[in-house]
Amino acid sequence: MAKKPSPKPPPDLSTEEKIKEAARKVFTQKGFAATRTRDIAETAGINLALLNYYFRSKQKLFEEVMLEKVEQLFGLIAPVIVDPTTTLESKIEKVVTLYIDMISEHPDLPIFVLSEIRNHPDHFANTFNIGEMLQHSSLIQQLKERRPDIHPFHFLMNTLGMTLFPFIARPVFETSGAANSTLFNNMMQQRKILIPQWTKAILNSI
Amino acid sequence: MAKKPSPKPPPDLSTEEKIKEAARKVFTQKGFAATRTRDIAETAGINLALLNYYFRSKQKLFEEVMLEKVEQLFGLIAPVIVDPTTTLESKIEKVVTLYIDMISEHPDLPIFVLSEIRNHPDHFANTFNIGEMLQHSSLIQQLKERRPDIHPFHFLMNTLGMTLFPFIARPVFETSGAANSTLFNNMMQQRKILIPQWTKAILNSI
DNA sequence: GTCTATAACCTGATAGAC
DNA sequence: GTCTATCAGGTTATAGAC
Repeated sequence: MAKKPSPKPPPDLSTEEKIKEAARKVFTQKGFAATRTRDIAETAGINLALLNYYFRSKQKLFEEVMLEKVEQLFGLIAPVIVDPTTTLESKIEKVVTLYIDMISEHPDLPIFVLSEIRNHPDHFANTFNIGEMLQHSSLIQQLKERRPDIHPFHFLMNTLGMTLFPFIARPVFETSGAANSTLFNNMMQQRKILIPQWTKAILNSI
Repeated sequence: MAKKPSPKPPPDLSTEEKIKEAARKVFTQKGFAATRTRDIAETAGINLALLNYYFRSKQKLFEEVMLEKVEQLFGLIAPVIVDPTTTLESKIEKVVTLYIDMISEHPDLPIFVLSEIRNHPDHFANTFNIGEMLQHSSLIQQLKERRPDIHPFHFLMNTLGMTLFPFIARPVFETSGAANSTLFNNMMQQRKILIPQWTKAILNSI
């Protein structure tokens, strides 16, 4: 009963952090173009002018959030795939579990990041270099050694596709009533065990 | 030299069709929110007012295009998965080949449709019912018979994820210089053969 | 049917009081 | 630092001439 009637009761944070937290939520939910700075201000429980006081512009606020989100999505698995002391199987297990756990908490993250990169490819060309990091990673080396006959791209797409695609397609299921939220989460928990098993079957196939 | 200096030389179509074709292109490339009706008019090589003459509004034009694109994405494989006269293996081969061939021609289609459904889930709730169609399909029945111990959701996500995810993640590779367009297309051609093989390995695993 | 000109509205950003 | 009020620019949509 002591709660304020504001639409999204903001916790006890600094104003700057309240704005950024609101921006994280609204941007990832609706994307850059569909987001209005007024939405962010309202969600943060502050005034529109304050947004421009703390951050210079919508664009600049977006770039800060976007950088965080890219780091959140790619940085999560980077330490795992470059580690030369772990086996291929161990890497796959860790990547699948890390992604399913993290994205279950942030379901909008993959489609947000992938959409925005597609919409502004030139802007992100210099920002990060996931390709460079991958190219010389231990994971790619181990894949080449295990299956020299098949390009490592394929195994990367298999594991990431099996892991991430359900989250990207999730709105379709829920819109069409094919799966509710509880069922979906159960399935994804099962997949933490199943995807590594299937990946092994794929690596040994033919 | 006889060509008009318009930015996108429109072929000899009716004005209405020129507008719709331009709308298909711009909407799928940039999404609803980032698209300006001026972009569409310019791409079509016509005046802005004509867009509102033929279609009532940006929203209405978008809905026509969106309906087409949803039909293009889901309708493509619907006949295959409901057909009770084909084997499970045959269905998988056909779905993978149909998708890779079609989306290679329309690379923006999956991320466009999935993004817009996420942004307006309530609007599309009644528009189509992919869930209903799937639920009683021959494909689901065959998956249940083959592996009664595993929910068919999993196999659906595996095949669709392996097939569609590379297209969705494509901008990341090309932005980061990890893969050029030719290499990507070669990989996807290989996957038309490989994914059905891997799917079999998965179905027989454990 | 097609155009130019403009209305009506919305959005990002700022001025200025407190 | 925070607010209200407002500007400046851009966008959708329409009016009206041809």
